[in-house]
Amino acid sequence: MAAAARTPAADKRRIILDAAVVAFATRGFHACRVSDIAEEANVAYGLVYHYFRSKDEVLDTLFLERWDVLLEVISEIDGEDLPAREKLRAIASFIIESYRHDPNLMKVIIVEVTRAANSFGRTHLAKIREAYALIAEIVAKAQAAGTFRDAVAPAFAALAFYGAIEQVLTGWIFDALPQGEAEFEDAKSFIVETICGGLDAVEPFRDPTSARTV
Amino acid sequence: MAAAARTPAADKRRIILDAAVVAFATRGFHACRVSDIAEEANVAYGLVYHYFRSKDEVLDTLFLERWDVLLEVISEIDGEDLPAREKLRAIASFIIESYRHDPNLMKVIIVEVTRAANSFGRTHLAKIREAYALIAEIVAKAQAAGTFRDAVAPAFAALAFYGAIEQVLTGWIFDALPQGEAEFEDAKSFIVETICGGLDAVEPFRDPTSARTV
DNA sequence: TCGCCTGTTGACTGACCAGTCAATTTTGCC
DNA sequence: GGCAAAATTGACTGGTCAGTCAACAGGCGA
Repeated sequence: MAAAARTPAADKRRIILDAAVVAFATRGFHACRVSDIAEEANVAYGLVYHYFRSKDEVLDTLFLERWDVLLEVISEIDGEDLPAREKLRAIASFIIESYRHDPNLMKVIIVEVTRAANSFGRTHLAKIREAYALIAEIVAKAQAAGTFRDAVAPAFAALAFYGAIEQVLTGWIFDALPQGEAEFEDAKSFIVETICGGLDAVEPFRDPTSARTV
Repeated sequence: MAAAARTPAADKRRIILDAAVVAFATRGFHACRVSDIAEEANVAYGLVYHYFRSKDEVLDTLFLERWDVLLEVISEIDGEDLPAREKLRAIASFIIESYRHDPNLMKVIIVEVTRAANSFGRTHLAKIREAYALIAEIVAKAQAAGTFRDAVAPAFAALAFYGAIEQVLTGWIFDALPQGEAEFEDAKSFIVETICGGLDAVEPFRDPTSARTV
């Protein structure tokens, strides 16, 4: 608290945001009271309202901050000269690394926004869809180039890809799936391997990097 | 209301449950008041508490009723003598048909339970995982039989498969994806095609039923 | 030193709503 | 018809919290 007390004013906003991540992740947005955020931040109740118009705005800010980074990263990856499979791997990798780096933040974003169709998901629908669209674009280009077959509409492929990632993250969030360095790396490979390679056994050559043979 | 008033007593519980589906789907569980349920059911406020101990219990009931059916169906499908790909297709098909038949109920189950890691998702985690386990089992058996390659751990494959379905449903729930007879059928194919066939272009033969050629 | 502005505090208010309960009606049975 | 049990009603209570606001702190320029 001494630390928080002598922090320069400009940083208080950040402190509150970081505290909110912890508070939202721990209790969930609805169950979390504004006083929990203030307490976690070692700050008076009213100060939250000095920096944010409402409790909602705190969550909005957290989401937008991070989601904009994601959109930028996806765009960058798309701009690079890589095979589509590698682009998808880079995206999966970035999202999983985000979780590894700050599980609470990703938990909040996924649980309270991305997967909350009624409340915040609805509000941020457009932003969320931008990510799908970027991924779909990658798929579409790969199909046009012949690297991906076009049996699947790009929009669906994007949904399947992103859905797989989110489901794995949710597994970790739920503690339904073991997590650790090894599991994070495995997940990246498995997701890309499933979506790109598919589960079907097809005899001929397969990229030997990722495929273990029976 | 005349209709509701003269309904045999035993059905009131059902009427309340059905009303709750509408109310929860429309406003979301948290924003929905018990009085909304009662109003939707044309029933007095207190009657909801005659049949259910709490607002939570109403949602629990809705979820368990339906999820048990899902688990049973998956088990049945697994018991049939079908190629793994067809089993997965049947599962995807069942879930999508469930949505087609009662979008509100599926919306509530997915949005308020399945995807709500903090609140109800946590409560029903075990039940939800049963479904993943059954799907993983199908994958594992197919891998053992050689129909699926074993580059992907069954648990991850199950997550990816279920995640893809849920993401598509969420797309419909969010109105982020067009829905209609054709789209429902397409979705079934696309999901199975993505997860089983993969996106990669691999030259040789592909099941001509589902693959359109460039 | 004074006054001002930004930052900070936390008690308080007003609204909201889940759950209770005593009263009333309906049903089923003799 | 009469009576007990079950179903049904809706006004009311208690607790919870988001958001407000009046007061206070302290840095800084004049």
